[in-house]
Amino acid sequence: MFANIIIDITHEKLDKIFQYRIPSELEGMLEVGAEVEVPFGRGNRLTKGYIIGFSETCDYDLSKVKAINGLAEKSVGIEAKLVALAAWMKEHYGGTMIQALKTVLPIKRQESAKVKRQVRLLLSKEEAEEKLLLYQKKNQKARARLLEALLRDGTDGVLPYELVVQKLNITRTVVRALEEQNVLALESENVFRNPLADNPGIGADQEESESSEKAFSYTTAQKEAIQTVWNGLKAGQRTWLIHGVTGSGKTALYIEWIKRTVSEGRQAIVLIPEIALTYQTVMRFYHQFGDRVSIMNSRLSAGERYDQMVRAKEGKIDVMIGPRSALFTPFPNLGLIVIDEEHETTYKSEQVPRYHARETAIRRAELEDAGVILGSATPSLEAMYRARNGEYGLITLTERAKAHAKMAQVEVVDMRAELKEGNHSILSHSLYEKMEQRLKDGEQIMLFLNRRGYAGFLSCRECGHVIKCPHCDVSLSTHRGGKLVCHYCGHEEYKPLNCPECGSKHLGEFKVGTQQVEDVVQKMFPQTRVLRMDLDTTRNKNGHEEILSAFANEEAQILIGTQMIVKGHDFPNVTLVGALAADMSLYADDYRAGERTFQILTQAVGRSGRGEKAGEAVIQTYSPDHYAIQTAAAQDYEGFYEQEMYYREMMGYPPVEHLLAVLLSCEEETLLETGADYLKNFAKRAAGKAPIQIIGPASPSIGKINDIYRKVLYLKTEKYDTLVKMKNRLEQYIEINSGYQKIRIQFDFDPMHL
DNA sequence: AGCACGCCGACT
DNA sequence: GTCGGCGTGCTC
Repeated sequence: MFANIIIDITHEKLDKIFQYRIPSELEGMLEVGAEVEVPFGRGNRLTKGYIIGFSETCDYDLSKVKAINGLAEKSVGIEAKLVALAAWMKEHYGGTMIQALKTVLPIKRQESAKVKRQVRLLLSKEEAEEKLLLYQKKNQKARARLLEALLRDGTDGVLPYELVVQKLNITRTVVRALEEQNVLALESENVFRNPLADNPGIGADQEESESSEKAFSYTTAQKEAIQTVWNGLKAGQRTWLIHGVTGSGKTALYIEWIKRTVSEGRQAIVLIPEIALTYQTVMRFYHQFGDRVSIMNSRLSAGERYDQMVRAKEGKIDVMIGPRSALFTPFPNLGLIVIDEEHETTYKSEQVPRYHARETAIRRAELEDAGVILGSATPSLEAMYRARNGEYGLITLTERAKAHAKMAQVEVVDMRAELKEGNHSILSHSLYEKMEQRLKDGEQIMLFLNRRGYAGFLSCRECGHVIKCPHCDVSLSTHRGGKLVCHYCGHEEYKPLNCPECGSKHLGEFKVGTQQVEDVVQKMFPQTRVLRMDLDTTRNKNGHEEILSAFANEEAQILIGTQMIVKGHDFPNVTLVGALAADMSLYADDYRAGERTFQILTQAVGRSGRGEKAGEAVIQTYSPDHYAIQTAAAQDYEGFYEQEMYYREMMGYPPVEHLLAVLLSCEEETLLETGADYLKNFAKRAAGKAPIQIIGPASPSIGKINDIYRKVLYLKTEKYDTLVKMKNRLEQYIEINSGYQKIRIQFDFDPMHL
């Protein structure tokens, strides 16, 4: 038996697996994640490493393989748990152990070292000059060069390490030698910055928010929820889903549970979808936990992020707030993981391992005996399905915490009827009239253009019919050359000239951008100030905040934008929300299209009437009868869930069954095609009598990227475990077969989009 | 990263 | 010849 051991992944050259013999006295005592001591390098110095797996055979020259020295003293550290988590992720999401470890362990990247490390001269000027002369006399060129530079160019005798190594051509050996002579010191600047405390905006609104938090008292429903969940966690119900309408005060509940967790001496992680858009939420945590809370966000440099991880490990913080990657914060005694807006797609990683934060959080919680709380106003089908199966505890909050806030009145406008009446505009009559009225009353309006999942489907402008695949119940995508293609099964057909439903010639791709909407609105209401928020206008770093705060300050009456305007941020004076092209996301070639449409429309509608005044919303659509639109208009999650689950059951899509996408990519098209076919045949054989459906190979939505061709196979079955086993068998097959050396293969469980 | 190895110039 | 500084390359 041999153990695969990782020594240190923080340096590229050690970033690989080393194999060691397991001595007989340790046999049976080792497990994945265990920290061991091994002889390493020419001097066989004892080094610590982690076991990431075992193998019967050794891929390395047997005579050079050494034996493990022994178990490290305290091998119950947080790293061991994270390594075990990485092993689980590799098993369940595919990829290599190294890839899994890199996503899980806090890695000191070169950047962080560069920024922080510096060389400091420890001698006085006179002493240094004396030493310099001595070095010159002894012809110790490197030392002289370094000392001279420190005297001449250093600020107070300090130079960045990076500059010393690169520009002065000094090696570590030299620096170390001078360090031993007490001429200089190599120091890493240990100034940990709290990104929150550095924010200048914080002082201003602290007082106000604090008092509002104090004035806050829980409703009966909230008090009940707090107790039920807390008792449940204690009794061993590890995972809870909190389904609470917008404004039901979920954040206040999270804070309460975290307070209790912290008071028991344990720490908590809060995952949020996008930090920039939930600034208000972050501030509430800051006011509650002060310096003991820290945020991770994508704008922090790698070094700053590493510092946050170190601080967490040393027990200097209790709460970490951040995106998906914050899930791996190395807290010594993790007690609770909160995932806010649990349904968001950003919780699924786009890189290998393609892990989902929800499942991975639950696994981590199992390893550390912690709790998991999932919160959403529109829970994902997966989460609700499991809650109803009794796998998760479920709390439903139906009332808003602030008494005066009421749900908006929603009108669904049939754009086909508008067209028949001769209105070719982007805005319906009804929406136009309502806008006119709201502007007169000095209230604010948001126009939301639904562009999510826009993949170029073909629809009839007259009857709203969308061209779909005859086998898959998803829309066909338009490809260059006039073909319509199904990305699920590979079905192809030519673009019809007339609508197969009503015979109309007005068949077209729906294309509207925020720019066009802005032009139209500005023309209709020339006196009104209009703001637009999309990728173009937010390109500079504070684009988001600038536009949102301008709108909050009522510098403009109308805000036009894509999905980014409907998340987070409360605007009390907004009393009208218009959702344009609401069904745009409905016909994306994706089984989650209905779910996304419902979620985004519910959110959009929820933006209206957040303050004292009652709100309204208008949903413009070519498919007014679709259940996702109907139920979103009625703010009826239950109704949506029932119908969507019916569809998923019919089609055998997740969460009812499980789907594994195997994405193959290769520069040579023919090789890719044969490779995909062979893999499919192997999968068929491997499946044997097991009820596994194998679909494809099909072209994914993007068939070629940078001249690399892509194909995808889907495996579908009810039992998740069988799918994991299949993935392992495919991985083995690929590894053994030399034909797959040029083909890159990725696995994706229950993919977010196809 | 850390360590041994080996090259090279300097000096008893 | 030998000693110490300094760069190079390897680590199961």
